[in-house]
Amino acid sequence: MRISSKVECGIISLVDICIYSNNSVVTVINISARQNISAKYLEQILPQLRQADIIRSVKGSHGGYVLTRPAEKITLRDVIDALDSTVLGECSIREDSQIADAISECLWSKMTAYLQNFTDSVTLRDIADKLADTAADQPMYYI
Amino acid sequence: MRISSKVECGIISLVDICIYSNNSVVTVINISARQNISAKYLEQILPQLRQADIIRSVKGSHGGYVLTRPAEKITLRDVIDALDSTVLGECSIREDSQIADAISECLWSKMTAYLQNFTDSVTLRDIADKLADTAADQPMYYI
DNA sequence: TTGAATTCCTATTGACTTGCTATGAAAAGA
DNA sequence: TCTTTTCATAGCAAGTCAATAGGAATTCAA
Repeated sequence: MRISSKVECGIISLVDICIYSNNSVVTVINISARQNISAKYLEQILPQLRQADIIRSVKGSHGGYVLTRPAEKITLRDVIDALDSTVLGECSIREDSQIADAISECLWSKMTAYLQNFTDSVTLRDIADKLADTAADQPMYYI
Repeated sequence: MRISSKVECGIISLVDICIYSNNSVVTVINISARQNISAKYLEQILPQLRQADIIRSVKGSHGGYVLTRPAEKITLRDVIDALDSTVLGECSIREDSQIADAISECLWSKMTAYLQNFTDSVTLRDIADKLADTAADQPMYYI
């Protein structure tokens, strides 16, 4: 039970775009170089974030990506929903006993709601701000 | 991001043992028949629960399993820890950028703690009680 | 109009995980 | 000694995941 690397790379990319887009777009190649993530892998992740309307793309030369809205309006849940098809809670393949049913109803559904409450509350802004704090000791980040 | 079927089968088995052990042990074969889970699969899960000191086994003829302690002292987290090696939070394979580090510190660790708070709070008793409620309409469960 | 830079799309691969089965040993009561 | 049970380990087929590959489409610029 863990967060996929796809989701993690997605969040890293979004934070990177958030930090480095100064009135312009950010390219896959730049994200790749800064974050040590394969460009080809990013080329698979970023279009999904675009389809979920989290980022907007500009094609062609001098193209790239920008956020579609302020970072405080992008939640962790938005990213997980965009990149991870397997939702927690829809785990009950096993519908063949009373106990399984009861567990599915009273446990997994509650756990899902509980987790979503968390992922709804965390925004990209929170993560970027936290990063700015920790980067205080390790300078030259915002340059 | 989902609960594994192994964990789900583990919980089902524990609830089954909780309900059907009347001063005696419950066998794999009985659980298998009642819950529609392959006996061989259970033979893989139950020993793990025993190693985690959640159940106690009696070998040989007339053997089987019983809980080691009252159901209200067995938590969902106990079961997950016993059966699922991949803990949420230790997802950050990607330790090669400042952003990844920051996310690992401020996000996944917090999410793990948040989830553990939930899994610590749910006991086997809660699940069994809930089951008794829903079984009120569908009688003959405790017979 | 050509070329370079970039996103976009679809397939594919290799490794790992998962869910489950198989085989047989060990233990213990009858 | 025989039956019933747990215990241990190995194996396997299918699926998932992380990542790669190749090329098409789009846009800007010279």
